[in-house]
Amino acid sequence: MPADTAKKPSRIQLKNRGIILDAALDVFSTHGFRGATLDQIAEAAGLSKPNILYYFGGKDDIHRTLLNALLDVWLAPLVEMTDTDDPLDAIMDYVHRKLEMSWEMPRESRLFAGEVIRGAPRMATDLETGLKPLFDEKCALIQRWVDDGRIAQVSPAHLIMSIWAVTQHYADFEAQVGVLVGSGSQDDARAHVDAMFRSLLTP
Amino acid sequence: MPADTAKKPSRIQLKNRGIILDAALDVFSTHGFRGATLDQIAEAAGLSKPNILYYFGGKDDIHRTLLNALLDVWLAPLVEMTDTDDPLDAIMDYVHRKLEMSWEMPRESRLFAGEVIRGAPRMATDLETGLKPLFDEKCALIQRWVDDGRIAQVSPAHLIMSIWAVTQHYADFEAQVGVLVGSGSQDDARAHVDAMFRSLLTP
DNA sequence: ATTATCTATAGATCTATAGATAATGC
DNA sequence: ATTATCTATAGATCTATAGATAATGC
Repeated sequence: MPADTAKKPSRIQLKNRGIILDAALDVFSTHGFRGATLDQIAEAAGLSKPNILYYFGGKDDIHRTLLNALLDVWLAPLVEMTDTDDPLDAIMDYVHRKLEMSWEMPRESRLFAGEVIRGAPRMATDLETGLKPLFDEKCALIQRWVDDGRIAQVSPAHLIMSIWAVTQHYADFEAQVGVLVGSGSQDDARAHVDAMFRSLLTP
Repeated sequence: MPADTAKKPSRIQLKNRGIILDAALDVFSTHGFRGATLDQIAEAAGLSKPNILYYFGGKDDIHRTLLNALLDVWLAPLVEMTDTDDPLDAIMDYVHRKLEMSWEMPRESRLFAGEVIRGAPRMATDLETGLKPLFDEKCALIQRWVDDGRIAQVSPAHLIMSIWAVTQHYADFEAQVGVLVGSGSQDDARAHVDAMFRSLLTP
């Protein structure tokens, strides 16, 4: 047998896996794992159902692959919030980035939101090993800023919670925001969110 | 035929319908409409599956009944936020009530959250006819407080959005909050949320 | 008599596989 | 030769109903 059994994926392999994952993001983010069907994913991808299963091991495999691939993207802005001369600016940058992500990547936001609402049954490990260390590190960073008197007294953990809550709300609850506030008010939303965290954090 | 065909429901009718609705709240709030099965509801209610369908017209009927019955309860705190001598207090009261509801009624919160994330397919009418008028009325009330200079300049609509976002986050994303912050920090959460909206609204 | 409950099962929907055929790459 | 795709269908899961039986209320 040959030394390396791993084969390089063909161009079509890479392309179709990407098409399927994008279709799956559509379907899983609006219907959740159990509510989604392979038929819907196949339809959205423009491929036959058995062909979907040629590229992935099954419904579960598609979902798992999707979550893993997106988690890094999703957490990138938090990773990039590092120590700086101007902590308030660093946090406000993070807030604005998260807000933009809600408008640019609402499907990703809803995919994770749906999972967590259901109790995160297939993300428990990722939360513990991936998110928790990052979260604790950033909490410690914010705590140092507080201790140095460079931002107002806040609970770092709850601050991050409320940044997530407020910014992701515009993606996750878009159907409600659209009906109540109208979807054309992104500038108002930006101004409001900015004022809220700025007033909280200014010493 | 008799004048009134309507029959008064028996004691068992009322009781079992209540048991089924409570079981359905458990199941629908954690799995969503499509993810939930009659088997799970029957199991949770301690009744046989056909017996569930003796009391309700079907899965859809149970879900619809549940949403209708809970919407009033869910919106009660907002209804009770009325004009007063101390607008800041009125809003902060509302904030605290919503926060308590997240800990007292997390299932209800997740039920609605799941629906809205999915695009509110079976709540579109309720949003337009039930929630929208109430929301607009309260926005107008808050706007008057702003115009009179009794609270700081804020966008009423986005203020309400962020109150919902922050308070309901503790119920909807409990799985994540539990892992990252720990579930025993209700006092910290209360203090944080209070500080956030108080600093935003104080003129 | 009416209300409440059960067993058995029909019919629909879904995931996944079997097996054949077409397209592509050395 | 290997990769990619399809039709057909097996097997599991789900909603809902049929039809029989037990419990309750005049």
